[in-house]
Amino acid sequence: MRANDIPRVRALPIFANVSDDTFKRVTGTAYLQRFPSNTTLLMEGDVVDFLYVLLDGQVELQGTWKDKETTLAILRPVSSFILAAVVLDADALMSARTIERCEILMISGDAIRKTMAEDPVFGVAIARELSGCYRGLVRSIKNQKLRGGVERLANYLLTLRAKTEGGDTVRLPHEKRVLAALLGMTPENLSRAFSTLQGYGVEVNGADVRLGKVRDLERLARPDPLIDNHAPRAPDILAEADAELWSTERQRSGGGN
Amino acid sequence: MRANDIPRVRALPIFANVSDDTFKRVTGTAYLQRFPSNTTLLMEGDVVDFLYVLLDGQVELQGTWKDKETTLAILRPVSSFILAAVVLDADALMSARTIERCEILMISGDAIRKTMAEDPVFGVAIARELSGCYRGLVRSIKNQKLRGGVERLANYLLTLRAKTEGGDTVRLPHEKRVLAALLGMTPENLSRAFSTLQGYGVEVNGADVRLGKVRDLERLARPDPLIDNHAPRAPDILAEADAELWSTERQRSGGGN
DNA sequence: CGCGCATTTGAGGACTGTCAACTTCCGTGG
DNA sequence: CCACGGAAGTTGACAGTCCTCAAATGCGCG
Repeated sequence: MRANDIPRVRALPIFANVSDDTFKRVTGTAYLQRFPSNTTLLMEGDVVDFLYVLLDGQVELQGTWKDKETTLAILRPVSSFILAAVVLDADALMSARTIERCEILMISGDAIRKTMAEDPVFGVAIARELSGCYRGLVRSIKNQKLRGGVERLANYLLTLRAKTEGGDTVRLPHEKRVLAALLGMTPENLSRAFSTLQGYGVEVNGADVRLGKVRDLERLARPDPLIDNHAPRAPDILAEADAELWSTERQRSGGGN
Repeated sequence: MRANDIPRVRALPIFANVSDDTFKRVTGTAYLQRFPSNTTLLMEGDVVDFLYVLLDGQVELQGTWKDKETTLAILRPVSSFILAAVVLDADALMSARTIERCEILMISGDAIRKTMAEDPVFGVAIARELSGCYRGLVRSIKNQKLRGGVERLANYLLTLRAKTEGGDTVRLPHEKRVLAALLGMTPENLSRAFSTLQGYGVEVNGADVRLGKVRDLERLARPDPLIDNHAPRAPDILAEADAELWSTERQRSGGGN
């Protein structure tokens, strides 16, 4: 591992509070590897020997069944992945593939399992990381099962806005077809969903999206701290004033203003 | 906790390999509580003070958003739930409600967090349990996003058959409307899905379901060890027809660039 | 016996996926 | 600098799936 990557890796949640000694023991045999775009790092069902830590680039986690394919997550630096399989020394449930040139640190699974059993601080850090991942998936399932396509897109845009802290303009971090897969729809439907959101002040220009009328967008999207991970704990003012506003809006379905 | 419940709790994965001392320390302040049917144990967003261990009855975990509701899991004895929230000392992302009379052991969250930090064996057990839960959710998302309603039902029936090891007849462990929610559809559609499966040898009599023609059902359902948790590692004979379909699929992912 | 609840069935509508054609964007090579 | 080819994105027509509403049927318990 390169010297100037160490601080970034050290700052990962899985190393929170751990001693330098433990950190060295775990990462001692790790090595950094570069991958070109569109490379499969790991196939569903493969045995997992390493914990992967994405230092640069983007990685897509996907699952397949019977010639269908779905994206479970898209990772950006710095994050680790397939921790659960490493902890259980089990095979991977999802494939991982690069969607950009990537720099990835590969940490021995054995080292992780061994060290967990010896250093409780590290064990706790792992457990906390796994808990966070678990809760991320719970949010993801709720998002998928409870919201429609347009609502998922609207919330995605609002989440993006919250994360980038830029004014009312966001830049999509992925190709639209990748974004569509992430949101659980086809590229065609993503396109139509963007059209629908025009009525809520959303203007698309390539990868740049301007959110005029954030207020209207929020009324449609209804971000929820128990799904979206940003957003106010108090449901805002817009909670009940518009139970009926909603129904009228829906009926006009295009005209809105 | 009653004396004759101890072995069952002791056998939980979260206590695998832990010393008697640690076990007593964690469960020392726990207490057993009985709940009537249809009782909300925990509401989305609530602070979580206890790890719950279901000893008898059934509990449904559900998420809500904007007057919609979805079932994430249905638990049967013996299993623990909301471990992730306990580990992070965070609020619950899903509600928990009894759908039968239940006996539940409530274990102090503080005791768990504290003991994890002191006994690495316990920490590892917790991490392994969390990993298992995480992977269960991954399977669940894949099941939800990749399969249609009829396919989900077919696989559910086959999984049930594998678990109960009874001949070709299974008994549904829940009301049909609960089952529908679990499978991510409306009761009406579950009913129709059962009708569709008549063509695959499925006969329904109240809660009893006979699976004639398991073979046909499997060809429709295509159970997959990376989703369904039972099922052969070798894709069986019925994959034979499309062995090449598989390989071409694989190549497409890996072969790009 | 009758009520209440779960389940089933039917009709209609909303949403999403598929297929095909078209436009736009961008990197390559002349 | 421009022309070209390919990929990404968009649009329209159409079909399939799923949901909603409404009504009918079946079942258990008072």
